[in-house]
Amino acid sequence: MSLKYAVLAALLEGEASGYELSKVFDVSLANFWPATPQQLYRELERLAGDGLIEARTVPQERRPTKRMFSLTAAGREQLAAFAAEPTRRPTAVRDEFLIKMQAMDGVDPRAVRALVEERRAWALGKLARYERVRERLLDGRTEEEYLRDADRVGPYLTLLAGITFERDNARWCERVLTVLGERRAAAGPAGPAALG
Amino acid sequence: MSLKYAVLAALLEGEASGYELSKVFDVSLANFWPATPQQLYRELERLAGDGLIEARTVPQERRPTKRMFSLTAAGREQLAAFAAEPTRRPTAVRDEFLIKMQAMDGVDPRAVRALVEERRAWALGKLARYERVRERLLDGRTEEEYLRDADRVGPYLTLLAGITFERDNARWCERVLTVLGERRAAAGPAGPAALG
DNA sequence: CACACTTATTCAAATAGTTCAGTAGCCAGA
DNA sequence: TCTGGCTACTGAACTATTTGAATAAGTGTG
Repeated sequence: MSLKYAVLAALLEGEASGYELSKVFDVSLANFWPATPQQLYRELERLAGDGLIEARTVPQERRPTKRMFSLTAAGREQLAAFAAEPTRRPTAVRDEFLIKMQAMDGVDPRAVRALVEERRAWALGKLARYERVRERLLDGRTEEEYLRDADRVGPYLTLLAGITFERDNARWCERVLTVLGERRAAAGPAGPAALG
Repeated sequence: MSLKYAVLAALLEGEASGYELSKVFDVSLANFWPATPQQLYRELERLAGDGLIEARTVPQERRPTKRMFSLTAAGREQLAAFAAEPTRRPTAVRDEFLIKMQAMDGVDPRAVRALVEERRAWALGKLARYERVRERLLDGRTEEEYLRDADRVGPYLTLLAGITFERDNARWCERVLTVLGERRAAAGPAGPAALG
């Protein structure tokens, strides 16, 4: 149900095609509402049918024809109404990696280290992408200036949430690597006894 | 697919009934893999059918009969194998509230404040619950002692991730309230002009 | 010029997750 | 005694999400 509003919110940034939206949902919006291209195309169809967005066919040279979608007045209204309502569903995090971490005791510590290092690298990569988006939004201004003067602060604030999230992910990984190292040291140079 | 392993990981803590698991998935495990009671009962049935867990019927006085589930050797093995494999799916966060925040500009600031305050209270409540679980796990030891000496550190480390997450949520809310306050002040005592 | 990759979208099928309701006995408060 | 809530579970229907593939043209690399 919320994908609908996620799409409308994404279109606040301006007209976009399904393909462009799928890119947006892969970077910034993926932070709090991931969606595959298939989901987006279906949702765009539905929203257009309900008159919340309107489609414009744009033939291109050397590229397939695309359809650009933009918010209608009705779409803006429904989005604003949704955004003012109390939140129904609490945050849901689904993280396969943390299931593995929950079960880490009983797994070869080298395998665990590898997983944690991979996760750390991934978090740092995502953080770097977020930081680039941030620089683009700030466009030379300081954060303070931006938050005081900008027309829209929503996208910047949600981006900050994503930045904090990934930074913490990376830090958590570093903490785990330290803990694993200390436990190995404590267990003696022969390594831990328990692997089953 | 991962619900399977989340249930197996939850059973590492020892035998539990479907009902008890549904409580666990509502507090600590909800941190990274939420599941409704219905999902759990279905999954437990499947896992028992596959021989990864075994069921024991426990008749009770004054209470309905319950079925207690525990890991089999096969279940432990499959879980350990899963936990050693590279992570397939990145973290997926689904947060209706952040969609509302993305669209906050164009909504009555008083409504936004209310949402943010509600969210903050919710995060602090969850944080308090996590902290109680933490105290129980530590059982008088310091974190350093625990992480060095305990048999299993996985559940504690995932709990730490949850604590950081909720703490940051609360802090983010406070930041947003400050920003909103300063923007209102900057817009003048009459309040912001743009509401549509 | 073959190969892989990107833009741009659609279809079909499978899997996962949510919602609503129902059964059934017990306990506590008004 | 009625109401609501807790323990404990089950069933059916629904909605949402994921996966794989197909179409179709263009672009860059060796």
